[in-house]
Amino acid sequence: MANRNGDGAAAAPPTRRRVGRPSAGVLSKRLITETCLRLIDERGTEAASMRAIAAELGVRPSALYNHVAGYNELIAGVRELISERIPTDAFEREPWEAALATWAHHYRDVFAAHPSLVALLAVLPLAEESVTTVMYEAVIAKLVDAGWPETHAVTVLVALESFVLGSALDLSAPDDMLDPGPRDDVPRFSSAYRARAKLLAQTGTRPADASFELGLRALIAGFSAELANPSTTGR
Amino acid sequence: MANRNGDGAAAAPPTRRRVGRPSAGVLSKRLITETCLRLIDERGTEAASMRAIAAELGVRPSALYNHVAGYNELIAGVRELISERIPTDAFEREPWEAALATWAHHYRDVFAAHPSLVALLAVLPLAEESVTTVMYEAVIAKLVDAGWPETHAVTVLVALESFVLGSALDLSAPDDMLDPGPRDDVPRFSSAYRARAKLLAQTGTRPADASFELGLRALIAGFSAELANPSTTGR
DNA sequence: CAGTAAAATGAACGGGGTTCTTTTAGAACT
DNA sequence: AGTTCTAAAAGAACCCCGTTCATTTTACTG
Repeated sequence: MANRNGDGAAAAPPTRRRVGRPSAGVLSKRLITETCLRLIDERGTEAASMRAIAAELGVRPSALYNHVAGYNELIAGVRELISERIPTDAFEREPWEAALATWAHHYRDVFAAHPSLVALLAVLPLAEESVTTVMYEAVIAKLVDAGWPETHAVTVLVALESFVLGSALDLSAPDDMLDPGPRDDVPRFSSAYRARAKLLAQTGTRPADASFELGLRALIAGFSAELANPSTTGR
Repeated sequence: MANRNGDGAAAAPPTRRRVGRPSAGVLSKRLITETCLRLIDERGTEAASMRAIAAELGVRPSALYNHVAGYNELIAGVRELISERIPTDAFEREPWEAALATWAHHYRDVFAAHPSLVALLAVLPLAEESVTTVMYEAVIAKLVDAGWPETHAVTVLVALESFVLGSALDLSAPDDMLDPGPRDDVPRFSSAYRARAKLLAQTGTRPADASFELGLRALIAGFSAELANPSTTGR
């Protein structure tokens, strides 16, 4: 699915192509974007440079610019590619709290499948005409129908998305990122760190997963309380 | 405060230095790190390259490597620099929910002061002996004393931190990142987006701030409920 | 005073994104 | 059919980056 050109000539054909326009179409925006995502998955972000993508496609770097405006646009394309895989049909079946949770899970799972991509995407602005916006449409419609004021729905969405992205970022960090190691100056933290590590090892849960589950549950419970009683505390 | 060398000769001295060790100390790890942070703040992440920092200090790039192991270590130093500015004294005075909220605010404010730095930091693993770990110590001690099981305290911490970092990331994006513009295919989202923009314009609030406040309130309310009744829903 | 370590310069390496020119192939129009 | 225009490739070059290495000068130390 990743490599969709018929003859499978994508991986460095032995004979160098002559200069000039080739008889058969060699590149396309779609092919370039998919190759980029594949390289990111297989070898990490740093291996998905313009030059590397070109080499993978048996082409010179400058040829890519006939189909893609530049690296940023390419990454934006990759975002579109994976955004399409976030299902939103839960909003048509479940109550808003459950649907929001389901959506957040899918959202994060998609990013979790490409951990090294998160940092790249987090920084780039959304492209116009983005499918992401279509995804938002489903979320907002459900929230407003559930009673959220129109003025607040997008705020809820962004807050949840911030948590999802932050959690996804957490995924791209090594599992032992927080490990204090042997230090005497942080005894409570060391103890708690080890206690958690032990518990998670027993249940076979990844640390990042545990935090995501807990945070998501808390966040949505909090949203629910907020909707029921809007003027809880003015900050 | 950013530029602390006495004579102020940091900014490109007119005369080029001779080769060989200079009589008076020119560089230090501290000076390099502070210059890096200043350049990031003044001109953005991309303007804080090794070469740019060297130029700013009137020095050749290779000279930096006598004081800093490399770019990653430099950025880690910058993290230490700004992490020191996150106060944790709230944990000694306020109840855990309020202290957590205060801490999260400070945490995010510090990052908000250096938006373009967030993406850089989010990706790097924590250095050993980090002051960040000392900060965690205060958080964990408070949570455990408040009744959180030792096995769950770090999970709570990471969940909250994910939200803070995600929100900080949101800050480095343009305010109108989500603006759908004139499209007919996402009417509910467009309408809600405009309703929110209007409300925020009236109160003079930044979009990212509104989402952070709402999310933080919800998250901590959810934590509180979770602590009071741990077995709410097993996912 | 000799010897060593530290801290700068200067040159170079390999990689990155991007642009510009040249060459060829196909499409469209007369 | 011949001409013209355009798309899509190669190839060369430009300027950025982090980093390493040899060299030179100075400071420190026994």
